[in-house]
Amino acid sequence: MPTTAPKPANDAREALLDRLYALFRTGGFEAVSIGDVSRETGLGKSSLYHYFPGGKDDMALVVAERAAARVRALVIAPLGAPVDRARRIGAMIAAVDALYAGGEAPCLIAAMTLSDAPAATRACLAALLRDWLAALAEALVATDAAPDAAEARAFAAVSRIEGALMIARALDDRARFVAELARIEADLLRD
Amino acid sequence: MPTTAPKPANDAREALLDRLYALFRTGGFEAVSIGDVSRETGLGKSSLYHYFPGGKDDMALVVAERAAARVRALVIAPLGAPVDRARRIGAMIAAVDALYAGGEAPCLIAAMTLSDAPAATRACLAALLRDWLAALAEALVATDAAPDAAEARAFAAVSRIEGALMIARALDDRARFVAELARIEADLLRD
DNA sequence: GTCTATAATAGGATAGAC
DNA sequence: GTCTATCCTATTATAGAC
Repeated sequence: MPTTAPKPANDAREALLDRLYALFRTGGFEAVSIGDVSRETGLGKSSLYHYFPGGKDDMALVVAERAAARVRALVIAPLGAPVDRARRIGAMIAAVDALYAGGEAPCLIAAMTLSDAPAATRACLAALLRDWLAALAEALVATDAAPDAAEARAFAAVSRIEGALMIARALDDRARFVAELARIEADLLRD
Repeated sequence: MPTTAPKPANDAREALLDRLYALFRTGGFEAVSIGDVSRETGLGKSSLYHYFPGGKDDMALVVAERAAARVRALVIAPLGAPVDRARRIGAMIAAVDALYAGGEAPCLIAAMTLSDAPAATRACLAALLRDWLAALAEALVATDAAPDAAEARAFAAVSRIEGALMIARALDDRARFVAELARIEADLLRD
């Protein structure tokens, strides 16, 4: 049961977490070694165990929790704002574009789902995904979309985002991700 | 430059490749160890190097080539058949459903793209993905879809397939993949 | 809080017997 | 064609000095 870590949640730890996030999202769980983290951060292996007593499992969980908090704030929260649909969807799409760096950066959820990450990490990211789908469906309903189709439309939109990111990265063609984002936005505004 | 392997491409090798395919598609490249393969197949490590002189890189490439051939035969080829759109798209969707075992089995392309697979393997799978996108777009045009929108529709459909598979697996909910497949099929037939 | 040193195990790959 | 034995490196994790 990996718990979050020692008391002083200071700046050094925050910087460390940014590096860890970058490593895990590109490599997934298994591919990231403590040695990689040590090299990447300049910290000795033992120092890493000071920040993360639970070792690699602990690192993955903390990274997932941090990423989830960020996505909730930047991608999901705007969907509930008391504005029109164009603004809600526009904010989500812009946040997604930034989150994935225009198709450059992989999705942590996808990376962790594939490589066999610890159950706690996977559960954290699954909950995030569920919240995103629910928030998008609710936003559609709240802005006068057909309620019976909202859930399916939300699922299709998030699927397209995730799939387009994977395909753009497989083809090494970021432009196709950005273009698909624009079409997804247009489709979500239709009706 | 890992080349394909020794001359006698017999049954034992074929069975071995099936196991390898299962391992790589679920774990990606890095997560699969020679020891895993040895355990999974019952063969000693040295025996594996008899079949794959190039080691792990060789295994990944041969698996990718085999998977690509299968996808070309089952998913892509039917898109060029001289029948109506419903039949072409229906055949593709059915093949995709079978290929991913109704949302149970991960996508080799996604797995290999994430974990850093050797360049040759990635190139092989990228070419496959390009062919799939092109064949679907062509099928739409050949069955009287608007030519200027065909490429975008094809990209959206394949993105949805890949994204839905990832999401269904992340949520541990295969039914959502199957349901999304049906909606993708319906959308491709509209017009 | 960071380091060196070290344990114990698992990794990819090869040599050579049978 | 499969095996045992082996090599070397990398891995996760810990102990303990500073």
